[in-house]
Amino acid sequence: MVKNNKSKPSKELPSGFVDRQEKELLIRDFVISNIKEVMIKYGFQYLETPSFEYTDSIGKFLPDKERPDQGVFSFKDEKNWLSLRYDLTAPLARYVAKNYLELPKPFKRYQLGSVWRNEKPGPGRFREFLQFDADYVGTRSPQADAELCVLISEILDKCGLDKNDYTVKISSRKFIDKLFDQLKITSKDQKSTTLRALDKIDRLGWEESKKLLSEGRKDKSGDYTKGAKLKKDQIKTIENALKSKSASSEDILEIIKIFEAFNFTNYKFDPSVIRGLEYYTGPVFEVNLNFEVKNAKGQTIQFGSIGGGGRYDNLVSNFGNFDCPATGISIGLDRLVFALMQKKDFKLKSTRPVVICIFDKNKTKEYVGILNRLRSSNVSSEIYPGEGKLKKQMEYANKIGSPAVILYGEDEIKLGKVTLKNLATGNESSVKIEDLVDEIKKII
RNA sequence: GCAGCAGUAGCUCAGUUGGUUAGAGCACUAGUUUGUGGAACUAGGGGUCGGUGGUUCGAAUCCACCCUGCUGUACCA
Repeated sequence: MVKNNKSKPSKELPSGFVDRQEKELLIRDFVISNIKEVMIKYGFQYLETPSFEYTDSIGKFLPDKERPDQGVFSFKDEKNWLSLRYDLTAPLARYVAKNYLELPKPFKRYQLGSVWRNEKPGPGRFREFLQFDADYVGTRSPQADAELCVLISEILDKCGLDKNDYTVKISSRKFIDKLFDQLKITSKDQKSTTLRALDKIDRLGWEESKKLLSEGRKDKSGDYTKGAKLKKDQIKTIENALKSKSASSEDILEIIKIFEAFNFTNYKFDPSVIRGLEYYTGPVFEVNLNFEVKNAKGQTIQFGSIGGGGRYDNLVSNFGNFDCPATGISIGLDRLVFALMQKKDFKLKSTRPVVICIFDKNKTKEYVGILNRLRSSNVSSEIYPGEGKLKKQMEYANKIGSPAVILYGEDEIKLGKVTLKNLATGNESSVKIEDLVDEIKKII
């Protein structure tokens, strides 16, 4: 609801952007700490690149010359078009190209950062979101591809998911290419339409996807999507190849061998995993959750994957004459957190301060004395930061979830004691100032 | 982009054969308690009923267009 109020600015957010509150942020921090732990263990370097890049550095496909804002957020400074990054892979390729000679080969780095997409927001999908990327640059070894899947799995386990909650699906562009050769499908258009149709099998099922492989499909909203116009026997061959689930592609077989060495079993070969059409060149991965995710209204939503990636051997070479294979994986952290919040009841400590109530404005010295005593013992604490009666101060403490309040008024000052009130139980006790920290630590 | 549904108080929502000053719960403010929160009671504040135009004696309600949100679908580096 955007109210057109000329005198005041809108309090609404731009479409696709959200405020995130502490509960969500604490879970996010928890996820991030797990990620860092795993990344260090696996030997990755930490990298940060800027939010903005030159537009033509972060994607040869974008922006559309006539519509520089399509898909990405862009603006022109005095000379050049700049864009907010839409993923972390393109900046990585740029970084590697820029520092090619100095970097170790292979180069393993991980990165956490927001990315922005100027497109319609969907369920759990926003125009600004936090991404995690781990990439191996400069190696063709299937060990790299395999380890990415293993590491993602380890992160999810640490976050509290168990093996039934998610599956790492793998496939390979080579498997599909082989199929295209076999079927003598050469038209680029037909290939990409076919890939898109296969990508939808998970969501629509075989019958509906088949319509997209042949003439086309009308969805329940009445919208019609043109199909790939394949012949019946071609579709049959594809169906058989996909349903057989035998990984008849060299790269996949090697990866699976390495999975076995790692004792990693929570994967599935699934040729319907397609991912981005343009830049993947070999194995592709996708991490899917196996439980239902609901939105704020309690409706079950099409959640899709929480992450994925694959091998992109040509991306770095876009920037120069490098032969630089690479493979990577990413997780959409906000989406993962959104799902985790529903799956698990996190008891993450959100430490709220002990509140020291104010009785007399002229006793600041006494209050600060108590405050310092608490803070120097690392007890989260504050002097009531407002103005008002004790009742108001109590209401405040209650509302912020404070564990206790300290009453230090005329009576207490005379006695050299403070009154400590446990807000959970309502108990009050009179304690000596020297014992205050110990007593509070019993409560929090 | 296309389609379905929705938009009434800060939040969740009720309110159609069109009819006085538009309601509830929660939240908020004040009080019952001038040194005590979470419960209760009392009182109070808060709305151009998403916007604009139209039909009508009269519109939250009917019509048209627009905006925003949700869901699906398309596209997606």
